[in-house]
Amino acid sequence: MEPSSLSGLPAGVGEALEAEGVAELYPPQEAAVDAGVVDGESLVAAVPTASGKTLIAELAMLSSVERGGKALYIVPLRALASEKKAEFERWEEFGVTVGVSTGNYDSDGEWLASRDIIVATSEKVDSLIRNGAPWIDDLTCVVSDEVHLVDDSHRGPTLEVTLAKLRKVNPGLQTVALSATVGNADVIAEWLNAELVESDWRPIELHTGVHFGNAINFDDGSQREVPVERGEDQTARLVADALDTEEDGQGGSSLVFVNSRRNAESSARKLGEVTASRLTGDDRDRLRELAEEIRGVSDTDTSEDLADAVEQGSAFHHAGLASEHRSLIEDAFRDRLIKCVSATPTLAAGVNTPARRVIVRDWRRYDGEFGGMQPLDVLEVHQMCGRAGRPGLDPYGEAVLLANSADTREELFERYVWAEAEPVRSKLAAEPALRTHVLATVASGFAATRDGLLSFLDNTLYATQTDDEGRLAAVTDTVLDYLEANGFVERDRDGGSEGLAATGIGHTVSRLYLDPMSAAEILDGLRTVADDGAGAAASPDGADGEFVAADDPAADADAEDPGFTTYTRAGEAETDDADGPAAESADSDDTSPPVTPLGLYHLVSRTPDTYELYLKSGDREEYTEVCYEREAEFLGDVPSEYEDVRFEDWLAALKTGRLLEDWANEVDEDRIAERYGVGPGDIRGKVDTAEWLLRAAETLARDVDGIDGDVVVQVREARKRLEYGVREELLDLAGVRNVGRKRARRLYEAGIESRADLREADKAVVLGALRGRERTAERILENAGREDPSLDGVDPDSSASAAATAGADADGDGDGQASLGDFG
DNA sequence: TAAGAGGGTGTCTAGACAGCATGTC
DNA sequence: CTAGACACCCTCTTA
Repeated sequence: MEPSSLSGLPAGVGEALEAEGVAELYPPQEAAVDAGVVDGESLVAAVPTASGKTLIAELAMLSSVERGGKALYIVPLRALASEKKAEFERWEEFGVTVGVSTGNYDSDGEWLASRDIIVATSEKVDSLIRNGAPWIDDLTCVVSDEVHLVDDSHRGPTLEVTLAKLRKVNPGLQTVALSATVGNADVIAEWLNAELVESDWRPIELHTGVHFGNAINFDDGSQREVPVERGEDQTARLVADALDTEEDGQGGSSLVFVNSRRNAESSARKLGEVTASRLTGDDRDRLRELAEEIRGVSDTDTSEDLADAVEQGSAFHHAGLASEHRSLIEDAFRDRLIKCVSATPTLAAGVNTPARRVIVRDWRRYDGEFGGMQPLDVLEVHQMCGRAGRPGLDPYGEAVLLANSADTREELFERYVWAEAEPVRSKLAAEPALRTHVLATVASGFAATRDGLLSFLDNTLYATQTDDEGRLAAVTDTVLDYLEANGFVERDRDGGSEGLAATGIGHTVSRLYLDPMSAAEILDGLRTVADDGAGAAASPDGADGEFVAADDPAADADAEDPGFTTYTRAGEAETDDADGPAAESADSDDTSPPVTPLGLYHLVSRTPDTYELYLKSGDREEYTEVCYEREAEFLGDVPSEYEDVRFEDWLAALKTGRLLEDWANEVDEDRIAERYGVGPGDIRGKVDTAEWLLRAAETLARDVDGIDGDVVVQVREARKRLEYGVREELLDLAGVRNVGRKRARRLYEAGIESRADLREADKAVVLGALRGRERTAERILENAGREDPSLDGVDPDSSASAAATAGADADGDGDGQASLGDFG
């Protein structure tokens, strides 16, 4: 079937596809067309990765738009949203407009309503429904990418409920679900009332095999000799083999999947020896440039190690990397510059990064709940293997599992090579999932009674596949009790069917996209403040005294570290607001409660919306001590060290809280990484999450009675300190565009303490503090609103520069070079 | 004498969505 | 209860 023979698409699209090289539709695509995908029919396409699933979706969306409709493409990851957007934008020349909406990126809210195709994550779609986005009921086509993720216990229920809601709002909605090959695609199709297209067909052949001893045995019975010398590394040998086998004039790249971050890093280091000896001079130059770019992203050990590996043509990839790191690696791997990537499963589910050869080194992974190593799911291994074979570059792809014995080889064949992927199972009937979705469903008007709620839930995959009718109802009732007890819903038991309504605060929680349990925890913590405040009024100096005393141990701990500069706090409890807590406590009987940033950071860190940091050996003692030293700062009850099982979790949250406090105290990123055993990606993730939760906390505190107005101010300040990563006194400066935590500190040390100072200060001092960077300084002066930002003929004041240099860690980022030059 | 081999012990373990308002060094 | 890689420390061996 030729694309140009398809009817129902915008004029020129078929021809454009042929110009792209799609002369003939792939068999699964043709099957999708036969099933009516361009005629508005719903469809489940369960086909392997890279076999043209996206085109099926495009055919559905474009034909829907051509009929005057509007399409939504749901992705599981933010990174995929931008990838898909870029892909779909090639249809803009045919008059089809594209927009994206994710948590960190929105192509303009107003505009979104006018877009023909919208790309968004499932959580974002859920949030848009909760907030009543007006265009939701204009949708005529929804595509759900990687729909097998409904199996995920954390995020699957969101996708499931979101699809159910979209279909309820819009009964005629064409639903196209793209899935990996799973055991029960037919059940998904039944749920969505859709046609099923199932196929193992791939445009590029995939050979899956197991390596043991001197050869890879493939599933088609063929064998490839890859002898491994005694003492030689099996993985290294296979990577070398792929690189030495030229196709298209170049050796093949490899993707190695391992089971931990540490393994990914050490594997990349080792494989660097293999790749380094096979680089051209040009490769070497470009890799050196890339390594520099990587070092520029963050000055942590992780970043440095990554850059070192990349210089050798090898890289690692895991969630501890900053997102900039990740995309640099992904792009360079796709451009064939990096020859080998050692990755945790991040890469198996993420953006498209195909390789000639995929090596699944570890097939077991630690599982905390189980308390030991568990074999990976068949589906997961298949997804990894599916990354083998680069369209247009490789004649075939190879996926190789590693065995260290003949027995293991047989086991791997049985378990993965021959095995069919597990069936997908809905995880909706679990309390955490229902807690948030029951509230949202009631709050956004999808159900007004218990019966209505249950009948709505009947439209989910869970209902389609369960044989235990009562379970969902039972968990729903438990959840309703919880929501009622916390004042999020009201129940009217008088009528025939129990009436349900969200309270004001329930609506707010739903719209903020908070887990109700997070909201309850936050409210509880903030309310304690009000209580304590009343108590503290009896001893007026109590609050302030505790605050100062509590701050000392932290300063001491930092001072022990020779490399770290402790900045003294100029004033206590001074805020930019005229009626700050200091002023308030002076003329009021209500002493302001001891709300500290640590207290707030700890509060949001112990909500279920924050992912826990792991307590390492020794951490228990360390944080138990912190717990006693800073007891006065914690909001809400402190569980007993000896009696309460929650104490462990509480300490883990304290560790996270301390990390956040360090960040807000301008501790360097590399220092934090070292102190908490995390990567730059983890730090940014934690800061980001806490920022989001504090913003929600601020809204909650404002919306609810009985929370002191001062608390709102404190929450906002704690949040802003996280956002900029600075101490209180730098908040004003860091708010100026182009001024981050480091520049703000340098300016402050040079005597420029505020935005106003920036407008009035001696330009020589400003320039000196910014290490003689004229263009940067001019931009900053302009952004601060200075009348005449020009720095023509101004010489940097070297004393300002000296002060600034002393105040910052040596970071070797070229800025240091500039200031050294200024002295000569 | 020092480097290195070999063995026992202890430690640690994947991932990443949401709001809101605009831009680090 | 179920694992495995690695760092670390100690001891013994060997050039």
